[in-house]
Amino acid sequence: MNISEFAKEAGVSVSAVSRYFNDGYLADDKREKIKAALERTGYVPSYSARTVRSKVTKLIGVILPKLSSESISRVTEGISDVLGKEGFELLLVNTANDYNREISSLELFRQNRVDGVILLASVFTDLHRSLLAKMRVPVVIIGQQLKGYNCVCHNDFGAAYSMTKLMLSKGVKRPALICANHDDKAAGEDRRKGFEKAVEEAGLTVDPKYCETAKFSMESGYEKAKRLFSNRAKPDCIFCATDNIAAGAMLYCRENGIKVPDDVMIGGIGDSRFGRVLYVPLSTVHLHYKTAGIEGAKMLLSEMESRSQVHRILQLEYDIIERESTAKEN
Amino acid sequence: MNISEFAKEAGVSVSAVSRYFNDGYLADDKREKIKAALERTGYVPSYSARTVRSKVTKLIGVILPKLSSESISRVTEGISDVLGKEGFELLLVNTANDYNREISSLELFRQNRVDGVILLASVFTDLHRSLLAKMRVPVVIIGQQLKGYNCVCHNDFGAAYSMTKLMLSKGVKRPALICANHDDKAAGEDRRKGFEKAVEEAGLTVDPKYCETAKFSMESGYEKAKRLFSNRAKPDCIFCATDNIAAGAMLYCRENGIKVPDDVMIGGIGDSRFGRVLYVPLSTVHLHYKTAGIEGAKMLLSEMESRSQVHRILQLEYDIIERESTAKEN
DNA sequence: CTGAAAGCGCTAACAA
DNA sequence: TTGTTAGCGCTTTCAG
Repeated sequence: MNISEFAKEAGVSVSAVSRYFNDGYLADDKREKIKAALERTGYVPSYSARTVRSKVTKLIGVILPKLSSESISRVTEGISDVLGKEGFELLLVNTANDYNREISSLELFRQNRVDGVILLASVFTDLHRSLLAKMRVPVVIIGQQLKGYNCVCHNDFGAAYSMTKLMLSKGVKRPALICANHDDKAAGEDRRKGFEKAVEEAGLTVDPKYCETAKFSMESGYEKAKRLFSNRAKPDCIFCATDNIAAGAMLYCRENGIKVPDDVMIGGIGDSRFGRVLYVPLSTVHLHYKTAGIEGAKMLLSEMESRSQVHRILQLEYDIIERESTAKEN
Repeated sequence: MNISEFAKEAGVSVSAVSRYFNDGYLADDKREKIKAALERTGYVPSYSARTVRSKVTKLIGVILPKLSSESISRVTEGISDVLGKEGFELLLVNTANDYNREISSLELFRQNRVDGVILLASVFTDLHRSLLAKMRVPVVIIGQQLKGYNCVCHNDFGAAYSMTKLMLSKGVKRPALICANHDDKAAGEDRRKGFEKAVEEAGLTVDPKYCETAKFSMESGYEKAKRLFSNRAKPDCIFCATDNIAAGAMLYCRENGIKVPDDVMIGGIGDSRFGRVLYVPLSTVHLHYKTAGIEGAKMLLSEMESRSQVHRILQLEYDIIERESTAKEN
């Protein structure tokens, strides 16, 4: 059933029906008639036909590198909360860390399919930049900084610096690092730099043998911890770029009789829900993931309302959460 | 720029352009011309205009009760994998366990906005049923069984039964239960029944004082464990409906000097990633969440291809994963 | 406040 | 294979 059939059925004009669903310059009796006919017929206006004319999709494209990640899903939850309240739906693309899918979804979102885009990317290439430049709708980037775009990000450097410093302040002498791929500016490079700064300030140096690069998984953390402990002089402190990596490292320690924190301290980043109930409760840094989603969504909303040329960067701070894994005092 | 302006620019007819993007009854020289003009102008056809005519949205509506849940995001990942390969995008609605949002999103999906719907519900009411009956596109339900619909579900009863039986086989005498809300047929009722059956078979009975109902969170598990241990006779075995609940219960035990598994065994369901690295590694039951997503998506695809009147129920089996939290032998 | 009618940008049927 | 043209179902002028 289309609008004119329905209008006939309701005994009103087509425009009356259209007005019923939109602004509402409409007499009450017609409104009643339409409401009644709606119940009778179950008519629902076609979304896409509406969009062709009005250019409004009420859809926001969200591009994520992964779905089953605690941090990412918290961000998404924040986005969904804010946008849902404003009547927007999310068109979600899970790129599964596949570069091509990231590119193709940006292409997709150029087809007038969405009113705005939120991008949770890990890596930016020239192709990313050129596609982003071609976007016709507002874009907000969450979790990374990209010059010329609205961004909500975390203080990854500071978080890593503080966590490392916390451990060093307890007198450890051989700090080790399990970082993330440095193509990832935020979780990779910035966190590594934060670690290095703290180590340097403590008057120590880091042998490359004590630096490993892991994937974002427990398994990878486990493997890299194993490599670290294959050095002659064992590390007495490991800073891990994420809690998942830290959990893997801790598992390795447990299985090999290495005591945390007595033999080695372990610190992570992300404040995963499981940190508290780990084998040894994990010291970590809370990053405001959900808030990032909320703020990113708000930023997008305001950008869609009035497209300004001024780009804003919102950096969210962090909270150190100290638990037993770094508490040598006990 | 619209199709006719673009056609002019490219020096071909409108239909040539349309054919370029669709079937492809097209001479090579025109194809070249169009490709060149595409690079020059950056023209992208309008998605909604296409949809008005063709009725194909290439969009699947996915309704979830929550985003930041490990099990749900694994299901979603499976869905996204399969559907992404077939060129479908996901229109995601996070209902945040809000009944009204579940209803309104079903309404939303009636507006010819999607080609199919995947529903991860926890509870079904009459309103659900009546709305589902009105859907004009195929629907697949994941995680629950609903008569008259295509479903992919888990053997929740069996999983709970086996986990409980495993613990009882070690000689415990006072089993306790922390279950989920029984409005949730699968995770609530079925798992509770599985527990009860196993207890009964062991010749034991369960005092209501040893049965608590928790929310799907660690915090709630912690609280309910506290209540269980306020009984005079302490339980020596707790079956928890989910790993999150189990983790909370374990945290309570740790903080109160109750030894797992010596004083009390704890078993969960879900095979969360953190189970292995818990304070005491958690015995759990692996449910094939990702597979459920994959199979559900496939079911939907085949239903969209040829709408059959025969509804299918696919029940996925489970794997017991025994770890220290139930291993009294040591 | 209302209805008729002219599009929105595209696809598909049709005749060539 | 092609180009022309009539819609798809709706919104939005515009003249009442």
